[in-house]
Amino acid sequence: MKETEKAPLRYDFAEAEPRWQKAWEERGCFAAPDIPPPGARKYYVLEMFPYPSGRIHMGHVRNYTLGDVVARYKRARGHLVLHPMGWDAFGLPAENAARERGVHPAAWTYGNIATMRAELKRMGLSIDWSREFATCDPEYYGKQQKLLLDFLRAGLIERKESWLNWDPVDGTVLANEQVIDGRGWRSGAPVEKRKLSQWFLKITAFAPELLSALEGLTRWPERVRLMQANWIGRSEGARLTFPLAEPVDGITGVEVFTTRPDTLFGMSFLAVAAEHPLAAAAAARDPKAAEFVAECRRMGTSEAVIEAAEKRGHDTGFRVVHPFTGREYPVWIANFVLMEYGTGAIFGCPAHDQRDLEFARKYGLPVTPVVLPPGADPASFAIGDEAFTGEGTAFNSDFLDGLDVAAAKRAAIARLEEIGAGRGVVNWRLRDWGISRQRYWGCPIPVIHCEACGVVPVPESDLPVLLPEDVDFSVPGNPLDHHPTWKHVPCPACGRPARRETDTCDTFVDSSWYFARFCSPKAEVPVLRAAADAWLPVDQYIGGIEHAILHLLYSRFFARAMTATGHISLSEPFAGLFTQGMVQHESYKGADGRWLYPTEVEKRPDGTAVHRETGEPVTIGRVEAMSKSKRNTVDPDAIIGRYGADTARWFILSDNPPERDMEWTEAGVAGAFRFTQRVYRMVAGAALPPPGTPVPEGASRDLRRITHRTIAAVTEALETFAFNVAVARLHELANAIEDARDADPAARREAMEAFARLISPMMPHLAEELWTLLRPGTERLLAEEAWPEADAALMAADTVKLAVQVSGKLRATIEVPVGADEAAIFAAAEAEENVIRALGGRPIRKRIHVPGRIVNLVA
RNA sequence: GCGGGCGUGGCGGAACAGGUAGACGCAGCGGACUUAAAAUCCGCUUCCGGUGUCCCGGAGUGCCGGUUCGAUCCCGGCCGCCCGCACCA
Repeated sequence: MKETEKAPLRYDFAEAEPRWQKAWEERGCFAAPDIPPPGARKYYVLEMFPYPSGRIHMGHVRNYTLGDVVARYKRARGHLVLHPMGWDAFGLPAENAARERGVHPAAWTYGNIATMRAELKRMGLSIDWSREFATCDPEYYGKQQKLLLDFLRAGLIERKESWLNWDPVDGTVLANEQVIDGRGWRSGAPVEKRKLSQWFLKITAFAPELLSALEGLTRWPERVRLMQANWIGRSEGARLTFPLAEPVDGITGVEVFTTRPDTLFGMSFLAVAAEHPLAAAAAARDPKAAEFVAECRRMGTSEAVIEAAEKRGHDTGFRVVHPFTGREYPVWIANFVLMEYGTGAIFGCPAHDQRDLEFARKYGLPVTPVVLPPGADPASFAIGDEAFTGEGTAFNSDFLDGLDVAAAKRAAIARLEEIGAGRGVVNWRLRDWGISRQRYWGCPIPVIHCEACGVVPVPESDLPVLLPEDVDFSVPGNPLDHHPTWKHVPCPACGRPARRETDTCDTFVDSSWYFARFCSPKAEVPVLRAAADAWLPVDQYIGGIEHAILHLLYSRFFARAMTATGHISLSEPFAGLFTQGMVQHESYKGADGRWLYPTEVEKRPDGTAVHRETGEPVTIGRVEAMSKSKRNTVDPDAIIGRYGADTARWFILSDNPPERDMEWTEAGVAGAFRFTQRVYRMVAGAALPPPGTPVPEGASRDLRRITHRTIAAVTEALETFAFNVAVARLHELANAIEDARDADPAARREAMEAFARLISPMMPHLAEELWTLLRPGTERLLAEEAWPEADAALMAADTVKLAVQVSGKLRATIEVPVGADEAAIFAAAEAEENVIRALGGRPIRKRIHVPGRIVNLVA
């Protein structure tokens, strides 16, 4: 290009983005006080804080972009916005790094945080960084220990012996929910069952409330509420005891939970879990029983999936007595009975439970129907391959005969209670939350074990219980446990030598109350009450669907437990929840079958791909969630370096609705980048009158209409998380401004100023840059400006286009003045050549007019 | 198995409250500019058909049917996909 020609106007994002980030910081644009001033309209936006794994990934970029759009938008709407960031910094990877590379977990973690903080800052997020903390900061976990002591005092923590999932690779206990398909959720190793003494948070104490309060969470996705309801799993039924015909090892009876007490007369066996005491008793006597129990334990749940259909059991030879009939039934050990659910024992009624039926058929146990389907003949009704689980009438059931299922349940429970054999109960699937981890890099549980005094809480004046820094990772097991001195302390009660608890907390504990700590992150107490009362609940929480159950349920529990212990007054921590989809990418395989990074692959115009260096053909695989193993990842930092943060943000928002999975494509980013350059040229190249120049009355109505309609549409879209729609509307506005080169300059200024304001939540740096072009020398940053208001009068049109249908089929469109009377509209419609042709001389039987939309002439 | 969701061009998707289906973008095609390319700009782009300059007709939102003047939207029945829970007694 020759020098004399107009130089291309180029937006230098690499220069501009850091400059604006600095300007926001210097002006303190995003700082929020612990205690909002009176009359402030608060809005608390929170994204799930990251685990400091080393580098940020595209999932983070998406998550924090979504939150930042909300935060910036709400701020422009006049809210006082709290938008903090922190680090979910305890956890196993730090210890793995210590073992593998000899770097201390703290050094590894804080090093990663420094890297990731810098990466996040490059995104231009409107975060109040003065509130930042990491859960591994002693200032944070010390406050958490205070909470745990209060919970202990309030009876919300207890120590229990129980069967637990043991991860042999991680050498730690897992919560049931951390076991996925019988494998540890982190290690992937098959989980074993062990009996250990552990600390539990009594989440079950809040089960009824955690369930019922879901109804009020109207700004949560329905499916998350449903998943939580299923997880809590309320079911009504009866607990009853079957006396053993002969006591075994002092056990005189077996307690059973059932939701179908109405089918008690259809019993044909009793079955217990492999971990049940009666199974142990059987195993002690009978090697074959022992073998079966061992097999069940080995099997865990993972093998169960493989052998899903296979119901297996072992007859113990023990017999129980039916409380109603006095008849005796065999006691089996069965692989499908769970020790963790109900009482670990069931009575089997094969006629009306599919699993029991399969079991009975396999072992030749009797099948007696006791519920008669409507219209069936009691004399001939029999069970085939399918158990009957529907509504019906009790029969073969003595005093229950003739009752429907619900009435029979009530009657059976009443009789059980009358004879003292059982009672009606509500059973919950939810179990208490085991928080003990035999790990170093976690929050120490602040108690001391004394031989004389038992469990003694650490005095609050001794908090925080700090992790020792000199730890040895060369031996397996818990470094805290084999630290030479750390655990040896005098008992706070009696002063004699005692032992510190060496278990640390599940990291889900850390993330269960960080939302509250953010309100007053420097406070000497866990939460400054006034700050929490003012800021909580979180108005909009944003994160991945993978936390739909655990993290959110635990946080809901913490809100209640902290309320019960006086720290806050809150039931629900998150008033609004948005769950984003994953970021996906095509995967690539080289000629040798190895996965290739997108940066190693060159796409050809014909849709094929080759290796960038070797030129060898590349197989294009499925589009799937970015993962290191498939190497289908894109490094956010590289993208930001190449295109800028605004481009990355804009593409992420434009691709599709944020709740769905999105596909990251090189072409998509490039398109977003072109748009940033285009709008910069548009504004920079425009000849505009001075700011504040009024638009002459009646001038450039079309452009002004689009401007104001876009303001309304983008506002609506941002309110409803329809960010992709907001992007589309802004494309349209940009197109309209470019097309309207000859429009009134003041109207063009109005349009461009609206444009800059409307893109500011999504592309904040570019928006600031446009703003200085539009308002040279302005004192105020766009980040400090208010959201534009749509003028309804300017949105309105003089004429309206109507679709004209003949018998429901589109035949023409007519343009009529707004408010034209119906007769004139019908006349215009019927005068259309195409309409006349379509009518073909037939008389019009019916005329329909929907103002502003359609005319339908029915022939 | 139970529960929930989804299905619209080559692709991502849009469509107020039952009212012109396919906005906007990506990709593609054609053209302008250029020695050439990149960049940029202009145009076309659901499918089929008709002597497609302006145009007209038909089909069309997974499939079949229904309600309605009119259905992507409501109802019934299928098919497919996705997610959650899964021996839950």
